Amino acid sequence: MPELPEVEILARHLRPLLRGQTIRRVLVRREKVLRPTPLRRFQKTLTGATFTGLTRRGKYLLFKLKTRTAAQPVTLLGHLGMTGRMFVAPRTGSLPKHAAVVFELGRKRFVYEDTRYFGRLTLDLTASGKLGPEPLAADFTTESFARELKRSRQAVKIKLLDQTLVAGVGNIYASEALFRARVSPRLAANRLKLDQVKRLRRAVREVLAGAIAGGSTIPLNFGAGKTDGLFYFGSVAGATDYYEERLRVYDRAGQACVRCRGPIKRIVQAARSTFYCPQCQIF
DNA sequence: CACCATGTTCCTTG
DNA sequence: CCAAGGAACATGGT
Repeated sequence: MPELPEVEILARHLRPLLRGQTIRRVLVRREKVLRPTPLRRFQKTLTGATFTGLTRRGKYLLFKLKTRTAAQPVTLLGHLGMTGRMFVAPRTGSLPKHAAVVFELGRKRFVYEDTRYFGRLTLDLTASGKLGPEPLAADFTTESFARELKRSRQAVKIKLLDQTLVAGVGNIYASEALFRARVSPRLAANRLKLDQVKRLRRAVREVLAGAIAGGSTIPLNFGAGKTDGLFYFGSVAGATDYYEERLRVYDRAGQACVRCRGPIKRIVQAARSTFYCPQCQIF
């Protein structure tokens, strides 16, 4: 699932399903995803609590709950890691193999499953406090972005993955944004010209907003365990050719660039794949 | 068997 | 303090 657009779509999907639902029982099948919250505190705090709201910050989900006992509302922090999913389903039926946490609601249940268990569901909010600006919000300005980029000699692709610089960009959309901005992923962050910074900021926003808009039109089918590759590898409904494919460079090594027809290249930066067009993206 | 994978954090070395 | 590289976490797909 998980970069900002997928998390945003998930938040919109879950929000109306969870609002007003009370947790009857908390089943934890993989204690490590709660870290660092102790199992007992997690269960004690959330049993009997009612979901009142759900927001997103970067790639994090923030569930607001009103507990039965205490006055203050509680925030539950979720992160999907690489392979996490969340869905609401009838309480009957079998759980997925890697269901990590299950909240029993009335006749439904809310399931967090995660094949690799890199994600988290926790009462510790520390991680979300270290995030940079929301890329789609007003405080992600050219000025602040340029100022932060100036502070580093690291390759700009690596900086885009730094969640304290801007929150929510992951490995796929980092390559996509750099391609649309025509900026080389290898360029040192502090060497970007102002117009490159402007194009990159705009590209980040467009790529993320476009993915939210495109993904939102495709019906979600969580729980069945099959359809979430659609965000990355599916075609746009009604697309007539590859120009309308959602991803223009990611996972397209060797394929023709949609702008210049030259081959897309794959390189490795900070142990992650980067895809780009060496012709179009100026070093 | 090999290598790859949408993420984050920790560790070491310089 | 920072940068860079590597490994760890854990499982599955090709």
